[in-house]
Amino acid sequence: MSLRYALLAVLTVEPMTGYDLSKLFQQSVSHVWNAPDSQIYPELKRMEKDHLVAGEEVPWGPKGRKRQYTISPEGLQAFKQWMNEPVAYTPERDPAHLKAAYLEWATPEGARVILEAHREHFENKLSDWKIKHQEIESISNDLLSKRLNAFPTSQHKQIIAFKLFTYEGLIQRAQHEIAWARQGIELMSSFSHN
Amino acid sequence: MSLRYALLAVLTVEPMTGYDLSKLFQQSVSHVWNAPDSQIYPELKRMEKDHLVAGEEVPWGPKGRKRQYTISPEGLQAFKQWMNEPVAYTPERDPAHLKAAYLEWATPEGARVILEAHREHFENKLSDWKIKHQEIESISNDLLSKRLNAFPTSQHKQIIAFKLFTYEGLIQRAQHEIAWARQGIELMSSFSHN
DNA sequence: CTCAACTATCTATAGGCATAGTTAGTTGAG
DNA sequence: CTCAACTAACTATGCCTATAGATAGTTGAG
Repeated sequence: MSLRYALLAVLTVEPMTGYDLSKLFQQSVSHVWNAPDSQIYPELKRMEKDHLVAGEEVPWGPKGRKRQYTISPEGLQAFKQWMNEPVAYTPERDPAHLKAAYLEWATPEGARVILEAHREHFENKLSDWKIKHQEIESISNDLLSKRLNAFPTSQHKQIIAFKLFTYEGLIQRAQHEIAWARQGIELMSSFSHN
Repeated sequence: MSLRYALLAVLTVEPMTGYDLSKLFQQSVSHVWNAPDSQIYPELKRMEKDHLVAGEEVPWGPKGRKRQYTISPEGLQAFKQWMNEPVAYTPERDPAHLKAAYLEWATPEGARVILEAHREHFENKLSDWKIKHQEIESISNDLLSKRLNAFPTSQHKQIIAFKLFTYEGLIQRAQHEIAWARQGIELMSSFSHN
């Protein structure tokens, strides 16, 4: 059910088409909540049915049409309400730690490859998240600029602070995962050296 | 697809019924991979169809029957193969960080409650994971003891080391999440003090 | 003996999500 | 003018997962 609210969050900035939202998700929102377009389009329809957004056909070129979605007062209220509810934590489902628990079944090479891949996976994430953090700090992100323009200057500091806080958490998590993988690689070395 | 391998991992120790596996998941495996019984029973059937496990009806009391599953050579091979494949990372889907990014939409009280709940959530996890770590260190876990008995003493150190490594990673992650929530709570305080 | 708690297995339903297409129009470089 | 790249929107399928409930037998305390 988070997809719905992730979409509403973005739509608080300005009206957008499913395509716009899909691109935005691929570029930025997917750092915290991934969704392919095949999930976004039908969800927008359902949200329209539930009166959280209003869809409107707008022309695009001579013959083309596109459907633009605007958040409704009801949608805004639903979003605010969700924002004041506690996070719905999902049950633990961590493929990396599951595999780690049984590494004695892998070959030493296999285990090393898995741990190296873990390090690399989170090094990529780390670099993505650092870029996003940088973008927020320098307000070079388009969507953030638009969001700030819609709010009084007095609130800008807070809005930025929460986004930075979010990405700092992700960055720290990536660093933790990298450190953990290194620990595992060292553990593997200790086995082969005796 | 990880559920299948999580089940195989446990079945490498000894044959078990769906009920046994379900209880084990609730108690321990769910710390890394949660699954309710309604998922375990049908998955075991599918695994039997795929010849990864062999099911056998065994009597239980005068009239009762239960179905015990034994891992097959094919199942063991499939498990070993999976253990040598890289982890299949799932797309980012993090409800807590999603919400954190938009905390300006929550009331100050709401935000504080959310962050406190995050801290509490991971403090509970931390305590669970520390208990498990302790259990592994002292080999007071029944399943682990059985697993060790099935392996030559020379390998015991490694088997234990990987399990400890796994839970150390989880413990560090919980500590990171708690620290992050504290950071957020402080951030909230900084806003209300000016 | 009886009842509560537990063992054991399974079904149903709906929603979430991954993956892989399909169709049609637009735009700009060359 | 043409073609590739992009914009736009959607469908199909199947698996995975959450939640809830159904059914039947066993065991042990009192």
